Amino acid sequence: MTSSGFNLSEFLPYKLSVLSSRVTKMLSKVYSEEYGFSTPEWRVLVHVARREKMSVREIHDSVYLEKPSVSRAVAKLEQAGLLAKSTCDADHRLVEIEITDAGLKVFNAIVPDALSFEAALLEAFTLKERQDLHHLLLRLQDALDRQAEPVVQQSPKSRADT
Amino acid sequence: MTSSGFNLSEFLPYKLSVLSSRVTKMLSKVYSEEYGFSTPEWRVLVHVARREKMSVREIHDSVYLEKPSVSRAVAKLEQAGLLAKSTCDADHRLVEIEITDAGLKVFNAIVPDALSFEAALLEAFTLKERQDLHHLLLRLQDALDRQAEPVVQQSPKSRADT
DNA sequence: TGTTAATCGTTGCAAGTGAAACGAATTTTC
DNA sequence: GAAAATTCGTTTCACTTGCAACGATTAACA
Repeated sequence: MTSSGFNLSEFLPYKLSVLSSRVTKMLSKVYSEEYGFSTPEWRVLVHVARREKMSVREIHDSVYLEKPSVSRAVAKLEQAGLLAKSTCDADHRLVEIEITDAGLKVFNAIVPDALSFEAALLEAFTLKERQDLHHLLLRLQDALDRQAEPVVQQSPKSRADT
Repeated sequence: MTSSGFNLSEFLPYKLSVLSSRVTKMLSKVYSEEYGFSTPEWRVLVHVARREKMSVREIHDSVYLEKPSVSRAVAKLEQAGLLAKSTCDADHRLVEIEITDAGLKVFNAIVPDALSFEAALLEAFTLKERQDLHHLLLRLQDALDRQAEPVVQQSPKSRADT
């Protein structure tokens, strides 16, 4: 007996992890080789680029990065002159983060490359296949959400969050 | 002008990364909470479990881990008595790694949990959807392979490897 | 209003990771 | 057969990451 028939290379979490690592690594060339950005910096920059002012907390919630990662990424991007920080008047705990003109310029220069990388990945996919992929990934996210909180049958006055 | 219409949350590399991170994190509970394994240790254990003897190099090639990670994982698993190391007679550079009875016991105890985690993820998927998912992920891998080496038109006596 | 609790962003710290370097062993080449 | 080049596994080192703690500020509550 040499163990059961478990094959790692056919195990969905493994396949996802390897694929994701490879994609992330290749994409990172787009923003690291030329601009020296790390992945957190990339995410923060492109996220801040589309909204007005936002806090560290909001970025943290939106971009799947730990608070310390966001904080450090923001600090580095500010130091590079691509982001501007200021304390919120209404609440002095909050930091208002905003993209600068220089940041927007970099953003506009990088995004096309990122998009064409994505396009190259999906080059051979039909429209339906792209929709299927999108849909299946969403379904997996849903399964994770359900898995995360096995909800032990809540009482009538249940809560929407938690 | 507040930047172009780039939406990170619809960007495939980002979606893949977030999904993969979440899946990996949840799966890791299966092997870390009870056995204290890290992801490299989990991968090495389940990979070594199915074959006879193998080298660090072979694991490195098979399991998408850096050589140092494999080396450390093997060392830790050996220290825990789950793997056995010995130098190869035919080539003293190589290390022969083999699972022990204790390792096999742990393996057999963990695998069902890992499989039922995967099953829970795919619970709501029809057979066709599972096949589609598998197929689409493979297609992405292919796209990455093609992207990795844009192959600058090789000479007639081309090489199979590189 | 004054005290406690909660929230925000940052920093410290321990653990993990990847790239290069290293000694040991083998293969290649002349 | 000796020298150079390659391969193997480990170690070192710089860097990143996640978690917990912290000071500062605001909210809750009595």
